[in-house]
Amino acid sequence: MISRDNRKTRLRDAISQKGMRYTRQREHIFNILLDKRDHPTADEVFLRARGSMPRMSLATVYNCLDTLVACGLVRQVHFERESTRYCPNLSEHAHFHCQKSGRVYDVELDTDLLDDIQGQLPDGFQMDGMEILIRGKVG
Amino acid sequence: MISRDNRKTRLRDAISQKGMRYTRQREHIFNILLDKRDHPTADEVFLRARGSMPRMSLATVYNCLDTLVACGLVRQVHFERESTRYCPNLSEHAHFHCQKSGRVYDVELDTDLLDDIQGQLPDGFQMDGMEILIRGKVG
DNA sequence: CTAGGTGCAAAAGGTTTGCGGTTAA
DNA sequence: TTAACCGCAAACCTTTTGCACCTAG
Repeated sequence: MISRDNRKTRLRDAISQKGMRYTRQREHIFNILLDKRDHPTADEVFLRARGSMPRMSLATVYNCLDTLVACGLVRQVHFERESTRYCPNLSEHAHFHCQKSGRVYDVELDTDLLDDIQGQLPDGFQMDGMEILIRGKVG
Repeated sequence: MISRDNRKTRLRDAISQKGMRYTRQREHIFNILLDKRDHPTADEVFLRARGSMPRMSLATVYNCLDTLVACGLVRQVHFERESTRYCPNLSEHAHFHCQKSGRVYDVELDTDLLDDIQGQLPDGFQMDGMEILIRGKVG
């Protein structure tokens, strides 16, 4: 677990690099994502956020999440017919969605494998990012 | 291009195997997906469908698409913050989303590579399906 | 004949927008 | 000080639902 101070520095750096402002709300939401890495939806983040910041609005949650994504601190993950989930794990990994429990697991993959995928793209296809979603069951 | 008759047989077999009914609407939507493999959204399918079946409703489009997915004839594809797209190409492949043109390309990948991913899952993780989404630019 | 499917309209669910008030820099 | 940001409510867009009618088997 990274210390609060390290998080703060990381957030402050990333945000100021984009010419944006450091706000309590953005810090709060960043901490929520780091405290419990369970890929919450915006609405779940909203519920948790209101625990200690009762006046925060859902629109602010969306805005802050967008900011964190724009700053490269958080990724969006999408599963079929479900709302967007957010993930603060920036290392290259796949997401495994258990269809029994609904839980989402990070799965580390060989970096070779990820390079392979990039290598198999046709000429002229420039890759900026990738998302590997696996559906299945755990247990 | 597969003939209309072959399509019809394929659809009829897949649907009856699930104990469901063959309807004009389902056939029409299946043909729309096969005629132009551009990963349309439900709304785009709706607009095309109304060209020759003006009374078809959007709810029916969603229902038919769900049926085709349930019968394993079509896959759902999701991109970040966009509506669901549908793809009738069932061979294992990745989807490349060009952020300049908005177009979606099918990219064939080595089957070894896909097996590798399955092999790298932790013990107890049973994979039912996978979706590889690549964001980038073409050209 | 009749369960399953369709069409329509209304509702739900997730996300975005507009705007007056607030705050970080 | 002031542009960026927040909170609130309303709007928006995609998808689902309820129900009366229709139709494939």
